[in-house]
Amino acid sequence: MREDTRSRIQEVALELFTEQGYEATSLREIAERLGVTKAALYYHFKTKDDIVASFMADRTAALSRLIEWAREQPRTQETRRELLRRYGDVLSASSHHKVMRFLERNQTALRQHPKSELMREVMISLAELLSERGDPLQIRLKNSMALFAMHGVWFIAPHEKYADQDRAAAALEVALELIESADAERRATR
Amino acid sequence: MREDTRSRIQEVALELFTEQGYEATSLREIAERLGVTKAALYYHFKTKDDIVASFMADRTAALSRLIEWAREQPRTQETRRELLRRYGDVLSASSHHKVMRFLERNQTALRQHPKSELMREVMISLAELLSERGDPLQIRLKNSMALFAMHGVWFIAPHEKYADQDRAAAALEVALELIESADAERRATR
DNA sequence: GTCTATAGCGCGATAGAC
DNA sequence: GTCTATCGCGCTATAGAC
Repeated sequence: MREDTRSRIQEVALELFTEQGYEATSLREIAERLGVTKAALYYHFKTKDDIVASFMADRTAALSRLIEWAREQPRTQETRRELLRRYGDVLSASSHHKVMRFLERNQTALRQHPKSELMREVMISLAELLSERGDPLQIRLKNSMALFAMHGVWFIAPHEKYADQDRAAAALEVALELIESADAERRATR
Repeated sequence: MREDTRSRIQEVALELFTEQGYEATSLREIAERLGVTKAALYYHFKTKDDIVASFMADRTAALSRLIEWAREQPRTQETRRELLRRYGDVLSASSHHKVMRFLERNQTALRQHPKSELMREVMISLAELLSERGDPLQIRLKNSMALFAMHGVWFIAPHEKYADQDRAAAALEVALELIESADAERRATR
């Protein structure tokens, strides 16, 4: 009745990669934790990078869909609010925030990784969708902090202390307040 | 008239560690970039970790002094404002923000590193000094985002686009606004 | 689908000459 | 203070038996 080996490899790998680092975690460690040998992992995944790619694929797909949606909307403040709400939904579903944490803590190690580069581009696109062309640094910073707060809320405080639902709610409120403040500043200096 | 080798090693190492990652950067690469051999590095630094420790030492010292100062002050909103201003001064001096960027991008690789652990503790102390005991998650998140914005402003947008001075100023304004909003929320729900 | 065994490599680090 | 040469290790990845 237990999960198949492939899912268990992904699960253990994501946890160890996040806690110890991607490069610092060897396939031997993952295999030992699962009670199998390294060679068994190679039956399920072609390379170490391939394990990473496997749990990044649907996350980048979900975000690409979100960006596509946003690009079809008018560039209004209400669209930006809705973008944050929808990003929050993506984060809560599928433990996306765990993948974000893994990425956040392994930025340089995954620098060359295609799926990781894609995720980076996608996050930059999201940040750009929150800002308008002429926005000065201060407004851009507020918008970037709004986006970061959405997953950053999972990086603060011990993991047991707050429920995922409470984190998501708090982050959304803080993020919405930040883009509201950014918009007020934008309208004041126009 | 050029700098001594030791400083040049630190400079190149910090740059490569930040751009490519700590584990992904070999001593051979650093040596090649400087036009020397690996063995020459070992004359100046005992180990690879030792290079990291060398450019972290005075940064943690500066922050420890800042924390010491804050602990002697009354826990008022004005103290929190001044704490952010002084943190901004630390960041601008000595290119501290470059070290923060290096740390931010190599969190897991340096997980076991004593100096890196110290820095982590110090940042947690700073975050705690911005909050009060009973503060709920949402207020804590605002305060954490305020602290993060202070160095996070160097992580957004291309490196040439904004002057260090402009970044520091924008970050301080955003950070102060965040802790003000946090304090207002605190007073409203008390 | 998992095993044993091992190839092949680049790494951090050291010894000792100059 | 920098060099050449090398050691020993653990890693990713593969070959081939079961």
